[in-house]
Amino acid sequence: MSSTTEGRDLTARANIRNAALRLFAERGHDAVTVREIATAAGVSPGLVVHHFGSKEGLRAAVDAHAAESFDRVFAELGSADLSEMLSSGEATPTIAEAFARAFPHGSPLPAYLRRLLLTNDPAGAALFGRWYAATRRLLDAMVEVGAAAPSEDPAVRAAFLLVNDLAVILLRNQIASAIGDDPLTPAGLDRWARDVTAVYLGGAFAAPRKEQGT
Amino acid sequence: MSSTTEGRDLTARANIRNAALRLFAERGHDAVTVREIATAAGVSPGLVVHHFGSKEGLRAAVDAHAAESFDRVFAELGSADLSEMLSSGEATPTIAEAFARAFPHGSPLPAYLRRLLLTNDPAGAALFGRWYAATRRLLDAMVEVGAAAPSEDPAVRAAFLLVNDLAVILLRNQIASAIGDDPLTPAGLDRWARDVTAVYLGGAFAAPRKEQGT
DNA sequence: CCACCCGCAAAACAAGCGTTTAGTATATTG
DNA sequence: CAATATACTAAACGCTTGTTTTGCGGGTGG
Repeated sequence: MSSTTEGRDLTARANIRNAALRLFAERGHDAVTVREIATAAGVSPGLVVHHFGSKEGLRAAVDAHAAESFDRVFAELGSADLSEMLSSGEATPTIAEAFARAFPHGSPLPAYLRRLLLTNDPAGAALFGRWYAATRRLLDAMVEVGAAAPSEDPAVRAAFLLVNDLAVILLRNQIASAIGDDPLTPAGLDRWARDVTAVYLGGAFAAPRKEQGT
Repeated sequence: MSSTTEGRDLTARANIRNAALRLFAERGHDAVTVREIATAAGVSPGLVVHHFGSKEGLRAAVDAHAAESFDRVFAELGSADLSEMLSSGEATPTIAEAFARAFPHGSPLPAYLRRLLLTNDPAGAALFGRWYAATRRLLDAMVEVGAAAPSEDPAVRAAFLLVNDLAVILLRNQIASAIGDDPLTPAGLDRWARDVTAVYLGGAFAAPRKEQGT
């Protein structure tokens, strides 16, 4: 039933894609062999090629699948969170927050996002571009309702807030061993968000009031 | 007494290491072949192994060389910049700023740092650990002299400021195409620092004072 | 019932990889 | 000056890689 030339995600195909996603995220595209993916998925190496044409085709399929998941998470932020945030007093609608909620624990997707953004391939650039546009829209809306202070350089302001958030995902492991909490777990996220909110509300440094020097 | 069993950086060895640094930074360790490195350095593939033992040995040498350069840059921040910063009114001693100055234009080192931090190998983790410790010390000192506001969670505060800075290096390309300026060039850096300073001094979001309809 | 296609495995393939070997100049040392 | 070590190349080796080929079982359509 429902088997045509372009097959849907039945079973084996999805298994291969998921195994590839996990391995790619853990060790990078180049370090993973087709044989490893096949073994992890419980199939033969030939079947990988049969379903995806080539290793590069598999990579593209994984990219598309991951980007879809990411955009779904990000779409929540742009749509519902603004009004909800304004009424609930939450001041920082962070991507990391949405990530931690959407990909609860052992998900390979945060690590895969890291690969996507740091290898400068088109997929990562496109993802960032969409997120940046959404961040600017969100920020403009917040300024309009008085939830955010207007900036002289809105482009930089939006980029700054976006990359700060992405940094939590990109440097998750290093942050975890530095502060002793994984910032993508609920507990670590809470701790992280508390301090970040304080900075975004009131700053972190003191303005040099006057010359006061030796 | 220049040539002993452990040779100094004469010519060919350094050439190979520099070529490897550039290629590794551009395309990743696994995607670069020994033959490519040898060709880029103008030597034979065998000489690479002769000087570094193996490709992994070359990688370790490049890592050490890069880490040394990075630490040299970072050491400037921890030592001289605090007093200078306090008297000059510069409020954000950013790593990105120091990077842009130390690695002027076409240097592969920013991109190599990206690879180091992305792949969770020990070299990147050690680098981050040292930088985090330095950031905490610097922040503590700033709080003591009143240049920074004390935080309830100094560990998170330091990590937040550090990763925000690293994000500029990690996501340099994406930022550049988003705001139209490479944040690691003097012009782009200036533009970036201006807005970041504003946030660090006064925040970016408004506290939800009260319900304030329409 | 037969032909066919699809999902799939086993085996083989050519290419490219890191590395080894063998050998040649060029210095350095006793 | 012989002896030795060093910087280096050219060629080859073995292994792993992504991919192709071949073939088999089981549904499905005519």
